[in-house]
Formats: sequence, C-alpha cells, structure tokens
Amino acid sequence: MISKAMEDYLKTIYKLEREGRGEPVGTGALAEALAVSAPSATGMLKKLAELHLVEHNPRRGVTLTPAGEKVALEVVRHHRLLESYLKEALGYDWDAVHEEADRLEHLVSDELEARMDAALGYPTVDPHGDPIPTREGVMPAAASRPLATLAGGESGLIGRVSDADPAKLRYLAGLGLFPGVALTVLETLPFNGPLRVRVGHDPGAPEHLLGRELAADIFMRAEDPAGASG
Amino acid sequence: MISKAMEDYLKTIYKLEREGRGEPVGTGALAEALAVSAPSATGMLKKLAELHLVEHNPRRGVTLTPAGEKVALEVVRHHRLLESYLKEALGYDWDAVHEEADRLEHLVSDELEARMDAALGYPTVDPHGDPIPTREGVMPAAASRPLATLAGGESGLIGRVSDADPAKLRYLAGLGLFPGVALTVLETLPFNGPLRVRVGHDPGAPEHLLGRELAADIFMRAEDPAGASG
DNA sequence: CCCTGAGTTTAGCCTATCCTAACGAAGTAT
DNA sequence: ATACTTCGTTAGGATAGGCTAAACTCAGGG
Repeated sequence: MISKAMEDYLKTIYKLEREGRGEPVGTGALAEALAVSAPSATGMLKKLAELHLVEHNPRRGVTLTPAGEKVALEVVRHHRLLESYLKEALGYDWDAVHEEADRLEHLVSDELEARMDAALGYPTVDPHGDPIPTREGVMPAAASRPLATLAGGESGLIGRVSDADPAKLRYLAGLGLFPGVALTVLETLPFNGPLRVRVGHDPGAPEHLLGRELAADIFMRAEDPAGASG
Repeated sequence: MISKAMEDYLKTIYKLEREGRGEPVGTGALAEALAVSAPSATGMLKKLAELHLVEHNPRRGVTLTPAGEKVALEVVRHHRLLESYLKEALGYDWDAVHEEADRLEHLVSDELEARMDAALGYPTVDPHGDPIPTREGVMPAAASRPLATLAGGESGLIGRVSDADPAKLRYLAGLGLFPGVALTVLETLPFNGPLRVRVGHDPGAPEHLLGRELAADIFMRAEDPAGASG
C-alpha cells in the first residue's frame, strides 16, 4: 500500500527533480522540503525503493521510477484540481487554496477527481498558472520564463506565479498581478535592483516596482494572439 | 491533540449512545462498530478518558463527556455537510456519499465547512434526512418514527432513511422512496410480514411491498401542511 | 597521503495504533 | 454455592513513521 506519507515523499521528490534540472535529489534537500530529519528521509527512501517507486543510489540521491512519477503526478493532479475547485466553486482566495489542497489531496477518489474536473470544465492550469497533469499522467509544459529575463519594453502574459508564499500572492493580487494578466517590463534596474512593470500595454495603466525576490516568483508566457484557454 | 482515530471513536460512541437509549456503550459493541479488536478499543478508551472526552467505567461502558460530545458533533456536522455537498454540488448519487464523506470528514477546516454550508444555503438535513448539527454543536431532532408503526391507512412524509447500506438506498431510490416523499401505509401484514405502501396519497400512485428489514430503515415525520424546509 | 567537514546512513529509541493470547470479573445455570 | 459463559482488561508484540546520536564516506585542502 502507498501511504499518505509515501505520496508526500514522491510528490516532493518530483518537485525537487523539476527544480533541480535532472540531477538526483539529495536526502538532505528532500528532508528539509518535507520538514523531517534526514534519517527519516533515508528510512522512507528505502521503503520506496523496495516498492520500485524510486531508485535510491545510497549517498548519491534519489530518482523517481516511472511508477513513482505516475503516483507523484496523480497527487499533483489532485492537488491542482482541488486548488482550482476551491477557488472557482467555493470562492476561496488564491492564496488560501494551497494549504487546504495539501491536506485533502491524498483522499481524493477517482470519482471525486472526475466530478471536480467536469464541474470546472476540464481545466488545464490551476489558479497559480501551474499546469494540471492529465488523468493519464502527462504533465503539460509550464510557463517557465522568469519575469526578470524580459528586456525593458518587452511584454507578455503572466503564465504562472509560485504558490509557495500566501503573503506574496496576496500582495501580487493587490497589484492586479495574477496568471493571464498582460505585463510590460518598462525597466530592469541593475545590481539586482527592482523591475518597473506596467499592468497591460496601455501607457495609462498602473505601474509597479517589484523587487527581485517577488519577480522571481513570476513566470511569463508569450502573448497569445488568439486568446486561448483560461 | 485529537487524532483522526480518536474522532472516529468519539463519533461512533455518539452514534451508539443514540441508538442505545442512553445506556453506556459497551467496549465490544464499540469495537465491532469500528471494525477493531476489543483490546484496541479498551486502549483507546483509556486515552480518551485521560483527555476527559469520555467517562470510562471499566467493565461497565463508556459515555461521552460534554467535551467529547462536542467533538463528535463536529465530526458528524462535517460528515453530513460533505454528504449534502457531494450530492447537491457535485451530483453524487445519495448511496455513494457516505463512504466519500467518511474519508474526508476529518480534514474539513472551519473555512471549508463554512463555505460548503453557505454554498448549500445552510441546510438542516443531509441527503438521507439526517439532521446536520449546528456550528454551535446542537443536534436538531431527527425523524424517529419507524415506518412500521404507521397503522394501515395512515400516511406521512419520509423523514429519514438509514444511510448504512448503499444497496438498500439504491433500491429505495428506484422505487421513488427518499426523504420528503409522501407515503401511505395501505396494510401491514402480520407475523413480521411486508408492508404495502403507496407513494403519495393519490389512489392511482404506485404501490410497493417492503420487507421488514427495509422498512426498519425508514423513519417518518408528520405531514407538514405548510411545506417547510428542503 | 592524511585529515577534515559536509552530507548520509546506521543504531537505537519513541509514539500511535493495531493485533492475539491469556487472564479476570460478573452474571447464569445447575 | 460452584462452575460455565460472556465480556472486558492486561500482557506482550507488530508496524508505520518520526527523532537523536553516532558512525561512515568521500571530496578537497594541507
């Protein structure tokens, strides 16, 4: 049986693999991300390796096997469908959905998953712009171009905002910055200085200053001539 | 901390107290209802007693304390709100909601509870006609008159149908029998024989034969001249 | 070539919950 | 009154997960 704890490990390994550009995930990084001690992580990795859900090269790191990745993607799918459902159907604020979804994601049955999916009209991204894996376990591409890489004058649509910090999400929402919104970078100040951005293209639209930490949470996608999915 | 397991024990003790007309609940009955061994129940009762959530008179039985009853009612409220929400908002069949709600009931936050409650328009009964405890921990009266106590010719509204057996619920729904439906008992056959019932009062309405086991799951309330809550 | 330090693993233990087997108490029947 | 039967409790142990302390590995500096 795959327990809730195992699902959490697999999900987190998946996330760290994504962030880490392919290298195996270290025990320490995993333990920290899960807020457990390193020995606890080692112990669980052994169990997961026995179930062929991860490949564990002692002292070198872990990688998900295809089976493990499938489980991870199911959990991520449940998480993101829940986030979407809580926001769209129950009126949650976008900064509040992550925590709630984390608690519920391990208990979503196939039936509930299917009904939420249908009620939402088969969404492809969650409220933060993160792509929702398909039922078959395919993760669509995510918006991955950091806002700070846009040159002055360049513009695009906000594709995704990291869901890690509710306070940042509230702040950004207060500025009108969330996925789907058009953004123009007016100026990128040197020495890791702030970005001057304009919401939309219109010269009269509101402008804001974003520090680098905040900007790092925002990922852009190309402006879409034929306004597509929501 | 009150664990999920503890909540399950408290909920079950509450249910058995209700069914058992006030006598303390026996360890064996509790263990059986929870599908655990008697020693497991004894052990948990000790812990619950230490937390002052139950009063455990060894070898005599358990009773909920007011604090324990409060916890039990919260769990029941979550369960019944979930059942209602799954049916009304997500289109679940009424025989499928119980199992799903059992899994989710321990993870419902105050926020989620409030939002489901509001989305449903502050319902007072769940899809089986069971009353939903208030946020303050008050359990409204349930329809408690067994169908079989109606004399021939007497009629009333179905107030509640026991949610224990999905197969029975499906069968009854197939006959058009669920809470709120008017029912007339045409005849009660002797020696625990079946009941002849008519759906509604109209002489042309469909009639059915219900065995005693099935009839025992149905509880009636008085016909309400001014059609009230739904 | 050894030493040191970062990071990982092993060893040993804790808590929660469950189990089976054996014991004890309380009521029933002779 | 004594023995049987039923039910609950104690005793002892398993499993899942987590923790701290100590040992190990390996890469890089001396």
